[in-house]
Amino acid sequence: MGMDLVFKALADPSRRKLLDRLRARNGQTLSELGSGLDMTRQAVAKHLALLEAANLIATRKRGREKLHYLNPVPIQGIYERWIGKFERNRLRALSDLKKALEQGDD
Amino acid sequence: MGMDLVFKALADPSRRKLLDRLRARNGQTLSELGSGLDMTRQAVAKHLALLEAANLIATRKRGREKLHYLNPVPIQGIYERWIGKFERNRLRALSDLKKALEQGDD
DNA sequence: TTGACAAGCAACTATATGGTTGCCTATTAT
DNA sequence: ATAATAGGCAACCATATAGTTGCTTGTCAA
Repeated sequence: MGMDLVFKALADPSRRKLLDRLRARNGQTLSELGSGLDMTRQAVAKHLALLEAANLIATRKRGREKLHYLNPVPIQGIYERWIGKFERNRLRALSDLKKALEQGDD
Repeated sequence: MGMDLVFKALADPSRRKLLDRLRARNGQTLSELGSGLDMTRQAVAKHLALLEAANLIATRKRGREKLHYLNPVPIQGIYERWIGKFERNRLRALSDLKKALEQGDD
């Protein structure tokens, strides 16, 4: 049930982009996160609310600003759900190789 | 773009359950996967089609049956996107601890 | 060879979801 | 004080999506 919120939250590309931005720089405000994103501030606020409900981000108020922080724990949960302890080394090796060859897609 | 399909596919609880079933026993047919799932066979077929499009499962035809196999590679991709190399040990330790204390939810 | 079983295809419906506009509240700075 | 800035709330719209029913195709066994 908590996990359902996590997956729903990750299903949207705009929300994933917001997470990426937070990963690049933690503790940004709503306006900062939304700047340049071809979407109204209200839309961004909704996305951040979902991410917060899913526990993928934590927030803290500072004056009139609201700061947002990435929480990686739920992602870890996804990983462990379908990837067995003994597959992990093999998959990591594969992934490292792929990254070395290509050079980042998505 | 390929990753978008993966996240969309994982967003639905029925599809996650199908993945869980495949993780429990690999190589099941459509009917086997759907049995007991309070949903028509056609609905299951649609879900499996999405999972296959997302490359989360691979399929093989055997006579009139279609066998389904779990592919964990895209899950690995999610993990590595938001969890830095140096956070991994810490998060795994946390997760192991949590599992030891609680005993599996969701 | 004909019936039963496994799966595929297509149209339709209801609801969930992403995004918008418009307005209100709270904090900071002049 | 008051204007500007940062954010919150609510109603509304369009589309995406999960699920259904109904029918067709392909394969196996008696």
